[in-house]
Amino acid sequence: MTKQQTIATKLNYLGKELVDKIWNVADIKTFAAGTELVREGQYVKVIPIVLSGLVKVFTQIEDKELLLYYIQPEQSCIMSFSSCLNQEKSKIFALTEETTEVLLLPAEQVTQWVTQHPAINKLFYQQYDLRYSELIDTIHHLLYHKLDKRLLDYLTEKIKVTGKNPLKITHKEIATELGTAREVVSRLVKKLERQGLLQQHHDSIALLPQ
Amino acid sequence: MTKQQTIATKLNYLGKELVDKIWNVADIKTFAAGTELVREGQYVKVIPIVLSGLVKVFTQIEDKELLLYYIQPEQSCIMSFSSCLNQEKSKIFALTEETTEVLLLPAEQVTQWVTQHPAINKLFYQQYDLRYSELIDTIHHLLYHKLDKRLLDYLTEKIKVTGKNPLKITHKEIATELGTAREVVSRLVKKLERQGLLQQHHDSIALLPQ
DNA sequence: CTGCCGGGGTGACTTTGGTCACCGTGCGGC
DNA sequence: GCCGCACGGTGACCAAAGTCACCCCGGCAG
Repeated sequence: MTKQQTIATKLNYLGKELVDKIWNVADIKTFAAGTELVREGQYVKVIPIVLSGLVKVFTQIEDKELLLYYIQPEQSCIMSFSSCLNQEKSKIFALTEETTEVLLLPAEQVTQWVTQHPAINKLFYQQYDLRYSELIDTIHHLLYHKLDKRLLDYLTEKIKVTGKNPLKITHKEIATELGTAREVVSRLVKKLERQGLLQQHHDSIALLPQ
Repeated sequence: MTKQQTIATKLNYLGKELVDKIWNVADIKTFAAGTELVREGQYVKVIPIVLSGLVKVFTQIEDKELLLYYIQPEQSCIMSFSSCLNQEKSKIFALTEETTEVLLLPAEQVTQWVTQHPAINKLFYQQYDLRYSELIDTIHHLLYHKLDKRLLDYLTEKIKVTGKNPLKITHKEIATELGTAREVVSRLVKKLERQGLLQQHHDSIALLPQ
């Protein structure tokens, strides 16, 4: 199967006619890990659909940031979508975590498709719903969990999403994504290690089963 | 102008044909203040559009709750929408704050309209976008502001939304909506009063200009 | 070999906010 | 008039987490 065919299969539910139109105007681009795709305040003019790789979405005010969610393959960044339709500025940052391949749909086209090909709405509604849920989840974490629980959940999620179990990451990076300080992470990682929930190596952390 | 005409005017942008269909199947209901409209975990089968009054949306786990946002006239509760389309359970609670008049659209109808009358998508996209933004805002508040600032912002917002300046409210109620304890609110309200930002009366709080 | 630097560990201290206990006040019901 | 009750005020205390200062270790550039 060619790469195009693989992608076409994934988008099949949109209908052949629309998939054809997509091929006519869409771009496929590959971004290196660590590329900033969207920054807060920016107007966006393309709607990306992630084909492979991983994108993280976060907020940042001054030095403090917070991971909001990941965009995984076959998902889209709805902030871009609302940016386009309502001419809104982005409220979030998006950064590739790994080498990421993205299908880029030009905004004006998509706003037309919304009326001509109602099937595409399904994709967007699902995405909005997904992100809405994830934001509610994030709020629950902030509100109901102490940092040790949040840290553990963060690692679990990150391992799930990247598929790497001894996870290469520094305490500083964890601290940033959780919106806290390095020392705090060091202390808590130690604590979780003593509790037998994870294991630290020179430059990585492994979550232990159970 | 009759009430129906007033409502029709507000929905005008959906197109005459769709507005007619809406009249055929929609219900208008009035709920007393303090009525629970949606609870977490529930499947929802109607999509409400608030015509007058005010609905508050919040999360709750055990005793701790947090106000997420208000649904004001002409707005909808998108949780209901996603509940319908994707057969999802509600993740939030909704409660009328004042006597509230609501236009109720049956879910199955609306799922059809999404394809037959693409104009309706505009409404839903706007609503999703609005709520997404408000959740991001809520996260920012939790993450970047201390309680005194959050309290002040909460009061400002509540006064704006209800239009009542000496606002009738107890410390207990404020505490609940901010997810904190009564004593903490008492302390902070006192502090803000000493700072000349607000004034307490027997059973209400007035925000002072500036 | 030396010196620097990034990563991690740690103790001491502070701030914020949650909890507890207890009190005063005003009001409605009886 | 008296009781109970909801509301608000307050002091004492505690826990979580942020901050500061400083240390150790390992790798690597010179």
